[in-house]
Amino acid sequence: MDTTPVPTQTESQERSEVLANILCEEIIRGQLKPGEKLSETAIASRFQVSRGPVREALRRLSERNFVDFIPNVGARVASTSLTDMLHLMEVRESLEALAAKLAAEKMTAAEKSRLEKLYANHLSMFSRERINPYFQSPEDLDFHYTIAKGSGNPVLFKILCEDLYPKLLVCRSQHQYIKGRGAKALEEHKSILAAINEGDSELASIYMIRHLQSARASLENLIEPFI
Amino acid sequence: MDTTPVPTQTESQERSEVLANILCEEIIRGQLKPGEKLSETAIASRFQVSRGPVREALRRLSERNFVDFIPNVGARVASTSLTDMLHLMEVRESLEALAAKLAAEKMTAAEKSRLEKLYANHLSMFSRERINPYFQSPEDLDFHYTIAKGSGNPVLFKILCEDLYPKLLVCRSQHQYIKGRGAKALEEHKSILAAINEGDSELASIYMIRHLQSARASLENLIEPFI
DNA sequence: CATGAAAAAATTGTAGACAATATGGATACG
DNA sequence: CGTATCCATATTGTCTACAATTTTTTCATG
Repeated sequence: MDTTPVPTQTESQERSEVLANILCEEIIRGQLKPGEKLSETAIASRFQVSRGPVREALRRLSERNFVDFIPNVGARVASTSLTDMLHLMEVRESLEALAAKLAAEKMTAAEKSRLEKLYANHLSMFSRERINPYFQSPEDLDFHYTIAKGSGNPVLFKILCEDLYPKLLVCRSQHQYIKGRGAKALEEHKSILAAINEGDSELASIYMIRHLQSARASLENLIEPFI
Repeated sequence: MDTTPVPTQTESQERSEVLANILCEEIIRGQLKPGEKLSETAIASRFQVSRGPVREALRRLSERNFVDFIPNVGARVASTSLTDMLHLMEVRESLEALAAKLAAEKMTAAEKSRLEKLYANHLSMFSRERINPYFQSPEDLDFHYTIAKGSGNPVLFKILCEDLYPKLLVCRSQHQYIKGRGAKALEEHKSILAAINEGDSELASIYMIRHLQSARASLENLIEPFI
């Protein structure tokens, strides 16, 4: 077991929150494998803290469904199946359609230009290095993240950016054979961007749905063979 | 302060979970007022437990956004504005449209008959006692709950039934002047039910959207005057 | 009387110890 | 050889005590 340095106690954050964030990050990165036992004492000694903060962190992660928790037994890294991911994508589709619609209606000029700049960056990145995994890469999520923010609906934003996206990242790290869709996704972003810029909420919503349906379709192709 | 009896330690549930449920319930029922301080020591002595389980319970509730939490200061009952509720309803609309669509496609015969029975019960209840607040009453939520379940998508179910509905109940208890829509809502349920029974996913989705839009509209009328 | 600083009280954060429960292995038995 | 039971071990659940921080009170000063 590696002895990780003591978590930097940033300002007035409590240890349990810092711990939760670190563990969450490690689950997303796949450093903690699905099903892996999260022993309280082990984590406590690893971070040089007592078990109290560790327990609180684990409860938090359990509430967010990053760990499965069984009373008197303990916590394990939640394992997410491809079927789970499909369900996530199904919900995501509906919510992002709403986000795109609202964004087209409500985004300020500043927000729109930020989104445009984002797209331009991705575009140039892609043309430089062709083999860019443009599917739930940080860049791709940035785009969707900005639209979610631009919806002006904090409930929507929270569900998408704090629940679904992280969960999707976990899925991705647990099934590394999910590949990006490259140029095609970039094209789709372009259409969405244009619709939002013109304030065409209906089109923005439709393009977003198509965009995510493509992603879901390639996921379904992945699952079919195993049925 | 009343001295509530010790929480019944049901089977193998840990105290912190029992506590979280009780507190959550009290927030929903409005017994704990928005903004009210949730002192760890006070809660601990009220339930005759130590502060450990109380802290864990509060962390859980904070993760679910039922309490606002400030490090080194403490937890307070989250207060939900009518604007918050509007955002909730906006998201709910999208998700329930999806739920209705999926339910129409996937509900089993047994589930359908259960839904029908539910509706019949509400109908007879309403005809007996006219002044039935049929808006987020337990009966109304039963209907929507069953459809969410019938969608066959656990992610969707969780967001609706464990996040949004409870939050809406909190809103309702914090703004008690939100009235039901009686007979009209019942009619709308009838249309949704029929579409689902016929497996017409498109219609089910549309009827559900209209149903919730009506509810949202009456909410918006409530807010407008205060702008 | 208002204002601000400093001390006192109260509350939260963490650590360590003990109790309750589950896990794993050894042994006895069919 | 497989199965069941019991015990030793390890892990989780909870409590008490103490440290750190915030809030309140007090009191001096302009």
